[in-house]
Amino acid sequence: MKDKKIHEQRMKGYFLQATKEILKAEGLKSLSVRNIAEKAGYSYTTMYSYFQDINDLIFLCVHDFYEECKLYVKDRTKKRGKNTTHLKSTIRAYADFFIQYPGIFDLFFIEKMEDFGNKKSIVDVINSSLDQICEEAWNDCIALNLISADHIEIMKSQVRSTVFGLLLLYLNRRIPSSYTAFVNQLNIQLDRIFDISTGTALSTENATVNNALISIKVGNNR
Amino acid sequence: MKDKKIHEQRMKGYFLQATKEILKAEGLKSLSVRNIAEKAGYSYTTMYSYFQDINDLIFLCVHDFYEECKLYVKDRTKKRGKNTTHLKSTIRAYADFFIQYPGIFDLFFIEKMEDFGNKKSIVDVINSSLDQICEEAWNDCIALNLISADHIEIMKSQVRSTVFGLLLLYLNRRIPSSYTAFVNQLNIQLDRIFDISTGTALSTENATVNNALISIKVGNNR
DNA sequence: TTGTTTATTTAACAGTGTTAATTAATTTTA
DNA sequence: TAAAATTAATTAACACTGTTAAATAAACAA
Repeated sequence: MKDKKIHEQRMKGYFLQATKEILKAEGLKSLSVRNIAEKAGYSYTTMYSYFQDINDLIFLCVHDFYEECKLYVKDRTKKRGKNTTHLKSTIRAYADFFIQYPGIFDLFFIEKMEDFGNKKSIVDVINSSLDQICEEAWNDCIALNLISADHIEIMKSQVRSTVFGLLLLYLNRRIPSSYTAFVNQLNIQLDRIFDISTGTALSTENATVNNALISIKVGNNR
Repeated sequence: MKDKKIHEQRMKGYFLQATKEILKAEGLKSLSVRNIAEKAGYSYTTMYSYFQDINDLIFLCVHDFYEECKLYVKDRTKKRGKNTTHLKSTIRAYADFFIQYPGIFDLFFIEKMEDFGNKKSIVDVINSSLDQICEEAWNDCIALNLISADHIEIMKSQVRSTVFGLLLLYLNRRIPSSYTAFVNQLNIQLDRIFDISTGTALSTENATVNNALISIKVGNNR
């Protein structure tokens, strides 16, 4: 009687694992029921015995990917201090995760999520993922008065649109054309967001580098 | 001999018009060859006599949409002065166009464009559309020394990621949950971008409104 | 070993884009 | 004008997608 439950979980795991592998390697567009089933070692339609439909399966991946992202960011920002530099590193690590797995960015922010209306909680996880994963770093900066507490929400909103805007353009339109230039733009823009409240001037050095990269971008569209 | 050319152009026009109408009304996901052909008044496969494939057809729409966007922005920013307020209005109008036609935003920035590799020029039109459409407004501000000439490219880059980031979150994830809140966030963030160089402080009023809207956003995800 | 339930697969449907073969319309030629 | 040639448009078909219903295989109970 309990064997059934174990078997069911095991089967679900096979399909989930296969789906996750395809999503990470090739992305949503090359994902199909036949595709998943083949990798899982079963026939298509077997999936329908364990999941309602392919969307059900896909959205079970979201939670795992979220946890993976959280872990990824944690590993990349271990021995840092409690300052805006650490906050910026955390944000950069978050962005890097999606650079590493563009298919997950697609799933999280590109794919229309109208078809699975009742899965609101999962959508909320995605929507607040950046804020959630960076929450500790934000709070550290607030506690130490490193950033103006008045504009926290505005700054968070600014970080959100900056990160997702840059990711969208880089992953979907190859703007800028290189990863180095992408990181540079992200760094500069984060600096400008956080330096408003501290009053620190922008380094001319950074600005120059960025200008050079931007001029490259226009002509060199791979 | 020339009749043939006229006929061909006319036929192309029928299919193009039908495609544009569907894209504007329902978006990419409900676009199909059968769909287009029905609206155009012909059978499917007739399309293949005038276009290489459906992508060929779709990407002919891009140019028209770009011109339409340019016109839209022009109409919405007529009797304004040559200052940052006008530049901000221009940027807002650009964003509004995609709010009006989410299907065009999909086509321009969401849809993967790998399948039609040789259409690089069209992709370039999309990529530079924001800069192109706002070029005059930027130049006016530069000429009148209203914004620091040193950071123009950085500021443009900031505007780009802000606009596309906000549009992505609002159109694809309903963040924030209302159009009013969206415009508010855009306004605040544009203010922060342009007020760095001018040294103008942020209005506390705006900040308060934004905070209120953000707190609404979290709970009210329709 | 039977009978019954459960697990898995095959067959089929409606949809997609696309190509080849067939019919309809038009134009050229005698 | 009538027949022939060319062009335009449609139907039929293929390979793919997600999904459901029916048929088979496996596991378990008596």
